This record gives sequence, structure tokens and C-alpha cells, in this order.
Amino acid sequence: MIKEPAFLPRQSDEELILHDSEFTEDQLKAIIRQMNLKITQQRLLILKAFHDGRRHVTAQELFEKVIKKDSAIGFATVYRFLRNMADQRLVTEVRMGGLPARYELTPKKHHDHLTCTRCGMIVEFENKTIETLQEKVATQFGFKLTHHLLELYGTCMKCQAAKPVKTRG
Amino acid sequence: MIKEPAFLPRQSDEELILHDSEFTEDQLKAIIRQMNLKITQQRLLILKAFHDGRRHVTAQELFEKVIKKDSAIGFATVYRFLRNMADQRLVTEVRMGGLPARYELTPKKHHDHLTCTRCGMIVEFENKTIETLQEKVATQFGFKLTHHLLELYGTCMKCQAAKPVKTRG
DNA sequence: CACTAAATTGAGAATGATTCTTATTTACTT
DNA sequence: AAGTAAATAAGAATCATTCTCAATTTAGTG
Repeated sequence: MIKEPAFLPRQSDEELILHDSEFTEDQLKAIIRQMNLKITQQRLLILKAFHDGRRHVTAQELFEKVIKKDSAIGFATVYRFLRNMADQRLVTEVRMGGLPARYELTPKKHHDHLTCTRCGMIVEFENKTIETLQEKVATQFGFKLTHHLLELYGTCMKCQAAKPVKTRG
Repeated sequence: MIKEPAFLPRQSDEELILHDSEFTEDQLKAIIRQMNLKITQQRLLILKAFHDGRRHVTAQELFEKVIKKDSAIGFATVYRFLRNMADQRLVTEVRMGGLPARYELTPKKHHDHLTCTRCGMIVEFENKTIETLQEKVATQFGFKLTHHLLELYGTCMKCQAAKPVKTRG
């Protein structure tokens, strides 16, 4: 039933992390080469598209960006490459509720997410105190902590204002 | 674009939590009544179906269970009621990757998970301080927090002792 | 019990994100 | 430059979930 797992183990031990700054053409090519993929115009465009605009993009949004540069690119290509990148941990896939998956360049610096369940907006945050407490909890149970997943869900300011919850009078 | 939010705030403050044991017909009816819904045969069957078999079921699996008792029930009914229950936090929706959502009866007591990545052992824990800090973070960004997901990953005591980490020689 | 308004239902169509298929094009190797 | 394996575009297919709506059922009410 499941054709392809959402995440595959990394191929090698060398870290392969994109940071959020400009890349030269050659650097982008090197990235693709390290993924063991052929260098194509489409893949370069997709990589570039990650570097302007908002941090967490959907496949659709990426597609629309890229199509401005190359009107002949197809959906499938974007999805395929996105999956390649997710498999190799170059991008991180964030799925929430039934909303379309959002992708971000795998951050150098750890952060957690605060997601609006209405509109899908994502806020990144970092809270050292929470992380310290997590360590404590782990230690308390004899665990050596390696990583964690913390996702907060709620309603953002805009959505709270937009549509007040129906009350029964 | 978004027709229906995946999660809605609870309607009232009174707790309405199913526990994982047998219910009488009357108790099931009371539950539905407390949800402000009419009591129907279909809803009773769905509630009952939660009480046998595995903890985390998909809509499909529930449907198949229920259809054995009432061959005329429709998909939509299962999905609809499942959404009702999720909205009211009677069940908790777990979405993973692109897989179909799984539903579990909302555990009486909230807890998070500390999972050993070697042996898969899961410790359930609760940390009020962390929860308070989560609220703070949300407020800080103007969010009204509805729920969260916190999963800690590490190596349990037994595994730390049992199998020294492979070193490269 | 019968009546009525409002809620609920089943069946299938619709939706929307994602994946697959296939014929064609492209990138890299020799 | 030629050959081959990989990648592509386009659109069809898939799959979970939601919607539509006519027909039925429920919960009050008299």
C-alpha cells in the first residue's frame, strides 16, 4: 500500500545541509552532485527558489515561483525533487492536519514550531528553558537524549480575529 | 481555501473524556448527548467500535468494523462523527507523513513520550513546567494554544549499557 | 401517539495533494 | 559525437477526506 517511505536514511555520514544564504551556481551544482543526482536546470531553479520568499513553502508555492523562470516545468518535477531532498534531509517536511506539507531548508540551528491550525502559518521559536527541562526529564528516566520534536498548535492572532467561535445564546 | 479547520476549540469547559473500558448503552448515549448531537444507531456503533481492537485506528478500519454490524452505514458518516469527536477532543487525531490519520481515544491524563530509538521502549511523562512554558511561548506570539506534540528521543539506560556505540577504526 | 422542524444519513460526486505513467528529452560517460 | 541511463512534462491516476443533497430519522411538543 505504501509505495515510498516519507523519509529514508541518509546515504552517507557527511553532513549536507543548506544554509539560508545565497549560493553560487557552482555551489548549487555541488549540492545536487552530492545527492547523487544529475544536474538539471529544473533542480537548480528549485534550489534557488528556496532562497527567496518565506521560509516554509508548500510544493505548490515553490512550483509557482519556479514557473516564472521556466514556464515549462511540471508539478511532478517539483514534488520529485522535494522528496529527494527530504529523503536526504536537505529539507524538512512539516505536515500539519490535512494541510499541504511545507518544506524548509533544514536549519543549521535547532528550533521548534508553533503552527496555526486554521491558516497553516508557522512560527519558529527556540526556548532554552524548555530544552533544559527536556534534558532533565530524560536524565530522570535514565535516558541519554539525542533529539526531540516539539510542535505547538493553536490559532494565530489573525485567525482568532477573523472568525469568532460561534457561541450559543 | 481552507474549508474546515482540522481542530476546533472545545465547546464547553466540562471535560468529556472516554476511557478505555466497556460502556453501557446508556453511557454511550450520554456521551453523544454531551457532544450536543443527536443519538443515532450509527454513532453508537462507531463509539462501540473504538472499544475492541487496536488503539490507533484509521477511519477506514473503523468503517470496516462498523459495517459488519450495519451494512448500510456510509463512509461520510464515520468521517463526520470522527471529526466531531476530534473537535471535542474525545479522540486524538495522529497524522504521520502522508499516511491516513489514526484516531485514538483521548487518554484520560495528558502525557508526552520519551522514546528509546534503539529498543523502542516508550516512557510516558508529564511535566507541568514545560507545559506552562509552552503556553508562554504561544502567548508571546499572539497564539491561542490548543494542543501540542512533544516527543523526546534518546537511548534508554539498558541500551546504553548493552551495546556500546560502534566506533570507526 | 402523531406532527414538525431540524439534524442526520447514504451514496456518490468532488476535491486536493501527491504520485504514477509514458513518450520524449537531457546529462554524463567513453 | 554516440550511447545509455536518468530526468522531464503532461496529464492521468490515486487516495484520503469532504461535500452535496434528497431521503430519512430524531427529539421535542401537543
